Amino acid sequence: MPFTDRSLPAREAILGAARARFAADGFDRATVRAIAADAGVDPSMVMRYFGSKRQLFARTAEFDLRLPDLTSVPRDDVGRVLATHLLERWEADDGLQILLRTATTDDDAADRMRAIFAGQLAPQIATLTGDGAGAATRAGLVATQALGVALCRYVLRLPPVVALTHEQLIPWFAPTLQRYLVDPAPGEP
Amino acid sequence: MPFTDRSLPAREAILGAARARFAADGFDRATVRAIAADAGVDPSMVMRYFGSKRQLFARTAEFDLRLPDLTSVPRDDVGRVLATHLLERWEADDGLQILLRTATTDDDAADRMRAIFAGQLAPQIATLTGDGAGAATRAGLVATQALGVALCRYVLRLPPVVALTHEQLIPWFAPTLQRYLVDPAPGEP
DNA sequence: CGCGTTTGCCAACACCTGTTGGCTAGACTG
DNA sequence: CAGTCTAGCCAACAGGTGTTGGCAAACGCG
Repeated sequence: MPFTDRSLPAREAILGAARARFAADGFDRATVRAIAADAGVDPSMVMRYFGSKRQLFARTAEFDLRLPDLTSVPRDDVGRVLATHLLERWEADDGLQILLRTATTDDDAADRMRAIFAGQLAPQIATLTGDGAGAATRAGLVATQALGVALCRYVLRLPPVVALTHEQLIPWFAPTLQRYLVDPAPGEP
Repeated sequence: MPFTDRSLPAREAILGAARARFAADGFDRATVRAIAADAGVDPSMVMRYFGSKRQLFARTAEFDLRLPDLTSVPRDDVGRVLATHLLERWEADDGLQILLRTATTDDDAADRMRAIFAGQLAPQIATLTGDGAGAATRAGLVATQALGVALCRYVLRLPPVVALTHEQLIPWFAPTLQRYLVDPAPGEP
């Protein structure tokens, strides 16, 4: 039952093909047969090594923001640092695209999305602002702008958003995050 | 071939059920059989009246932002006016949700999304700023924030974003749009 | 070497999908 | 009232889906 090293190339080929297919097509349109074909493997191998299509998806849809410690950067720079980090992180890892392409129609994927912002981002903001209650709201606002950029740039591929370089995009992108992260809430001193 | 008034109730029931199903489940998971069942109609009627599932989808996925004339409001208020308008527009019409749920995996739907921002929003911004070249970029930036809010609030349903009332959300949301719409580009006078 | 395990392939299953054609009953037109 | 067209239903098709079991070959351990 526990698999040997001999099948490791096959298992990794499947995982790689699955990541690519899920990122490009989403859960529903990425078929087990297509993934297996890309990996040069029989479809039944996918089931043997990963149990089911859903379990395979769960393995490819693990995404970690790997946030830097925002408390150790100057308070005026947190927006720029976060914006820069997110852009690099998204382009180095398919995970966000996999999740985003599927979360609009699949509740499991949407749950993972919610968990990322509630579990990885909100706590950071809480220690950053010392405001436990407002942290969740600020994390949500950051999500609207951050996911909006990811959606338009990597998924929908809106031409004017794709055309921007990092150097052009960040001066627009960062101040918004800065405001959501640490600016006083509207209507407060 | 041209249908009579007698079948009009059935055709409208199909359209209504299709809108609801496409908005809730996206194109792929909304089946013709489920739509027909919701409409109290045989699946074959869907084909007779709308030709195919894709053509039915095309009919339900027509979305118009119905933008107000931004040139006639004080320049300092365009962000707030647009933010307010978009929230109301999205909640009164399924079209945006239908499109958003499907555009992440379907290129036809993504094309419609691109057309909306390039065709409805960008021209308005061009006349507003007098900057034809930068208008597309500004429209794209507005799209990142606007679609990000729609995605998090209506599709992903991130709890902290859903919890906000219009009165709470707009003071956060509007200044971002304001900046993207009319503020000078970063690095310019 | 010989035996048990693992790998991989093939074929098939059961199900669900969009879509089609033919039939009956009813409504409208002349 | 006779004839024509439309509305609606039923059954079926053809194709694609995830998933399963069995069987031959290759491997590795004793």
